[in-house]
Amino acid sequence: MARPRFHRLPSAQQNAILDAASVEFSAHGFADASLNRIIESAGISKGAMYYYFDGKDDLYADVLRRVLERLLEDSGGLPDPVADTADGFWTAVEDYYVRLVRVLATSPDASALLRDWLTGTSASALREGQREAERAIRPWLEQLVTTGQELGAVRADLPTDLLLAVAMGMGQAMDTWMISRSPATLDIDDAVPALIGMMRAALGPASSPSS
Amino acid sequence: MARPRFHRLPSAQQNAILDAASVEFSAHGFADASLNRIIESAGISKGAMYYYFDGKDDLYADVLRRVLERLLEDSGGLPDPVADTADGFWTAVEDYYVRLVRVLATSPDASALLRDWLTGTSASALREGQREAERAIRPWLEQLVTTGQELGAVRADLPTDLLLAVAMGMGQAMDTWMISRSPATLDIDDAVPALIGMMRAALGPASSPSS
Amino acid sequence: MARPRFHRLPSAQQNAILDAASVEFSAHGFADASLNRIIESAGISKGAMYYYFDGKDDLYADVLRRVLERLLEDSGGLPDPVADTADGFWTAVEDYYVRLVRVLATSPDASALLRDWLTGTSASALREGQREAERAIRPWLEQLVTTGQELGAVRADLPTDLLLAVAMGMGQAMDTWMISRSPATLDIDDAVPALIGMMRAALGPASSPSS
Amino acid sequence: MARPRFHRLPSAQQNAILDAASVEFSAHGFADASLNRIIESAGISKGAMYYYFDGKDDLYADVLRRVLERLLEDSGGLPDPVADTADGFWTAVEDYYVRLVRVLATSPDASALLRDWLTGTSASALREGQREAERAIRPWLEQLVTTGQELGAVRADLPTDLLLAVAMGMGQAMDTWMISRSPATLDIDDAVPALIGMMRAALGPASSPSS
DNA sequence: AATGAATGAGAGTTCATTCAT
DNA sequence: GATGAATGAACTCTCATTCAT
Repeated sequence: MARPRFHRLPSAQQNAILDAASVEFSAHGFADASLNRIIESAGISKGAMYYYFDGKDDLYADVLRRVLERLLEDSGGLPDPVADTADGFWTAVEDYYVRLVRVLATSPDASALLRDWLTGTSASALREGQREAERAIRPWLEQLVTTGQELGAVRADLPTDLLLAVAMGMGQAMDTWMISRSPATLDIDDAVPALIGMMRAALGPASSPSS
Repeated sequence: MARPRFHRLPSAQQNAILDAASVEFSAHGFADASLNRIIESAGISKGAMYYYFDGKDDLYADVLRRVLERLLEDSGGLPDPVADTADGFWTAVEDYYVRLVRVLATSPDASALLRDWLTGTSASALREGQREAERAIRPWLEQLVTTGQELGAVRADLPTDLLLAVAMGMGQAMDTWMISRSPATLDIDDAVPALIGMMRAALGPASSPSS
Repeated sequence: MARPRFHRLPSAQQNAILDAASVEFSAHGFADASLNRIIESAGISKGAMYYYFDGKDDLYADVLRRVLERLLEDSGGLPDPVADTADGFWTAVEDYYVRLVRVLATSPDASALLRDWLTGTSASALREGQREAERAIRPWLEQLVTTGQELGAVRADLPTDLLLAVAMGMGQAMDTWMISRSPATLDIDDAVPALIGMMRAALGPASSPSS
Repeated sequence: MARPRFHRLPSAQQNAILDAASVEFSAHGFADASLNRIIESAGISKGAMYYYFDGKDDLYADVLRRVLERLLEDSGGLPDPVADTADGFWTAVEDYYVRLVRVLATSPDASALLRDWLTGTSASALREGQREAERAIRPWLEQLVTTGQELGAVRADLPTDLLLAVAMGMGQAMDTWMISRSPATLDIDDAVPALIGMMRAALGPASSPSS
């Protein structure tokens, strides 16, 4: 993580650096991002970068952390308690998801960064930063699934992490799909309920198969 | 795509080259793969590589194409016609998917390559190769979805490519999940039906929501 | 040499700095030692280091000086007068040497530092610090040789500094040899007399050649 | 060791590269030598250097090997058999040594390189190159000592490698001493017999101590 | 008296690509 | 048709030193 000195910088400069890094990482992914380009566009010296951060990994971890924090903050979070019925649960999730997607829609960089992180090219070096960020968001998601199971809104006959993986896969697929349609053929307000509907059908307790 | 001269090589040598490339790309991903290592382990000269292929991208595209072709071939394909009822459709898909997963399970390289392709680190250079490969498999998948829709097995109220994306997202999530459980807590024969069940619930025609 | 301000520091802090430097220099040699690591482990600021010392060379010189001083002190020095016969001279030298080796054996840092100094990688910058330290110990050694010559214990037909160089070369060779034998095949009490015997044979007045 | 391609270069260019490296390594020692300076003064590209050698270590090893080879060659070697009496042994050694010193005297670079090697700053990376070179010369030396012992010219009551170390220490001390006297106060023809005399006294079978 | 932020040159190394042969 | 020598820009990272405060 960024050295303490970094956080003592005027926040304008902190942002200049993290923004530059964010643009670079989201445009090229971790492996192909160039520190040289980052320092150039941030307007700092090479030495300064290493004075503030421990290296490329460290910078990446910080950029990622900021994106996740902003995302959780901007999307406003889920009500607490989430809901007290299965229907309420899915409504709350839909509500939240629509907000999240809206936020992501306004920030292509964040979307790209997030995708890079979620899919993880897994260059060994990268992992540390990933773990760091993963630690922040994983528990939140698991808690959500567990709550859903307790309310009978989520099937309990499959491992939690499989359900999570599937949900994230679906979410990511949809994110990608939405982002790639620049002229949206389906706008957020229609698409999100459709996706959440699919998630609910997939993750909800197995009903009698629709024949 | 590989220059015509390449295909005039004895196929043993073609394979030597593509195998070496396959190992390298699957081990390091596109961006971090090293052409130097590839030519070294393929036992060909630097010049030869550029004589046969247009560059890294081009080689990658060919490797990918071969993997996909083999995959489709080894997994035996779907019956034609796929089915004549909605239930039959899903049964056929499940059947096929189980075969596909089995094939992938025996070929970690192909799995890694496929994942690298599906998730696409999106280094600009890469895209071309991707499109190339995508052109090969996309129509096949679209045809499948369309057939499903005609049989009433797949919902028709959402764009085909969104359904496709979601299905692939789910599939990939599950693949990843299965691969990462080294001592499988759920074996293929149990997991695949569960996943297909979820897919069917998600992609099938919207029933009345299970309340 | 350290600026006067340095010596006005509480000696605990002086030692903290010199100890840290000592560890670093002995572990990596002059050239590869890192000032950054030194100030970090000494717990002082970058500025402070340059406030107290003129630079890396200057610090090295001081570290070296302290090591030499301690060494001379801890080993107790030679009797004064050293001896009044040739035999007595060599006995005194042997005595002293045995004590010196013992001290060095308990301080690997000092040994390493000393070796680095004696062998001198000779990076131009280093030389100054070396000269500095050399000035401290050289006269002492020269005096010893001269005394030996006066007593007829040391041959007088060769330049003093050649004799000195040879003696130091022999001594260093033996030090190195002893250090590198972790399970000593020859312990100090046996080895030192053997070495001093060789020195005496080499440096003593040329007898009729042993045939 | 240098890649085979290197040896396929015109030997003028091989020499240009090794000479440049030799100058740099002898002037700065291994650790402080700069590859950049070497390629600049050799007039080759950075890529070429890495095309011919595996890295800094590899280049160093080759430079060292060449120096040692030349040294052994130029100094003409020892007669075989060395001698058949103790006196003959020392005469042969003296003879050889005088030749060796003469060669070294005309090549300050080789001397510096040799000293750097013999004293070994021991940067872990360096070791490989060192071992390589050491393997070449060590056996030769050991053989010499053993022969000396068999002839009764060298004492047999101390470990071979200690005797070797001491002899090398003495030799190095003298080399250094001779090199540092630019206007020689003692010329080679006088100095070498004196040194060999000292070596003989030190390493020869312990006579009754000259009292 | 003392700080620590900031520098920028330089380090060794890898790379995909070109081109004369 | 095929080679492999050669390139040089780009990479991440470390360093001793300076200087405004």
